[in-house]
Amino acid sequence: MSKISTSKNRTKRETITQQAAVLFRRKGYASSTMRELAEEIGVEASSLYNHIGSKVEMLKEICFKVAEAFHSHLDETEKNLTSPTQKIESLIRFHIHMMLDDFDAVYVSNHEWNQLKEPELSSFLQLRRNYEKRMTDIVMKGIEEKQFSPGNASVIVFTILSALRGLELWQRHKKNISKIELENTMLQQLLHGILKNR
Amino acid sequence: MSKISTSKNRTKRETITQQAAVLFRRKGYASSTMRELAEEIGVEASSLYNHIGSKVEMLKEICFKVAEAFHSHLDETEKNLTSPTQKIESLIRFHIHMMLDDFDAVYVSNHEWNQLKEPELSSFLQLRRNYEKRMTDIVMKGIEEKQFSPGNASVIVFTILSALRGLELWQRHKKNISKIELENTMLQQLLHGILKNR
DNA sequence: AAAAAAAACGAATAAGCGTTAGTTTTGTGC
DNA sequence: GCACAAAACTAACGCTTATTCGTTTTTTTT
Repeated sequence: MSKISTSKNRTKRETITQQAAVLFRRKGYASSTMRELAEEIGVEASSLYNHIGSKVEMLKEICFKVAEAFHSHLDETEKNLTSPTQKIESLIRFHIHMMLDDFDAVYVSNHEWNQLKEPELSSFLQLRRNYEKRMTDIVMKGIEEKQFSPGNASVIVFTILSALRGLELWQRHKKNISKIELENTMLQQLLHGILKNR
Repeated sequence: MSKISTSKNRTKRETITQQAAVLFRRKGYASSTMRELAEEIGVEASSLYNHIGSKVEMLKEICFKVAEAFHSHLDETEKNLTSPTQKIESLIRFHIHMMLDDFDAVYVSNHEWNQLKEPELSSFLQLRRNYEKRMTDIVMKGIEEKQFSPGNASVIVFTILSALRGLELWQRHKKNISKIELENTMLQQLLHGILKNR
């Protein structure tokens, strides 16, 4: 096998899709062309179709792979932890790590899912609603158990999730601050905003 | 004057641009076509060019109008208020109001600015950096004056700004909660995350 | 080294894009 | 009702797009 380099025992398909994520993040899905993607990989556009199905199929794979990562971590969290505070902290930390380690894919999943076609569009949204619902239930439990300050649980969840998205903006400033400091400052800010006793 | 309805003593150009914001938000700038926009307005695509310069010029107007709104409010805030806590609260409230009252334009400004061409792209980014810098200075002052918990001021600002963006996700749930409750919950969550004494 | 399979290529297709040009319709002021 | 300007239309341009097709090159298997 030649032109398409497959580092880290990835398939060529995976290599291409991951490069697509980089491109989609930088230029947006609709503004990215197959010719651009091909050029970055070092091949002609038509050659890509020996490995991938279509442009939108790559987007689909990116979005669902990310969604499934979050879901399976949530499964683990609910299985292994009991305290709402611990659960929320675990979720926050996972979001931060995903954002730092798999930035392009997470970004694309967050911003370009709406370019999916049906029926993928609907099932993706279903996944999202599910995740938010389960997270909201955790917060509600935390409020009941007096671990969190009272407030509308949905608003709290959205505020947390949105703040975590802020890590997108963060990539620019990478150099000026360490991962550790970032993670701690953010966790402190978010948790101490909802924790009753500090 | 006929087909293009100009409610609220807007010019036709403004009416078109505002409809463009709605479309750009729903489908993304690159995926929105002039023919679609024309159809929503009830006119042929070519007719739009009697009123607007080009597609990207509408995007430019949307983005800069929003940016200038935030900047002039920041000017007012710095002129009229002294306490960092008051200033930050004022900024947060303004963001919430803008997001609720001029949702489409703010959303487009947040998500599609990167589709601008030079030199607008650079000057838009300059505006953004300026705003963030001034806001960061306020937070730093607040930390110095022991009004805020210590922490990296930049991270705090990004966390706040990102959380405020969360109001985008909120539009879906509009019905289930009042503006007031939303604003208060969010402000409490954000402020009490950085305020030292509650 | 021959045969089979995988990968890459160049060229072409059909559809859609923003935008322009020329013309016709509509509205306004005398 | 006539002249002028504003606004809308139809038709087309030139360009870009994702994708397909048939062929050639490269790699793997026998």
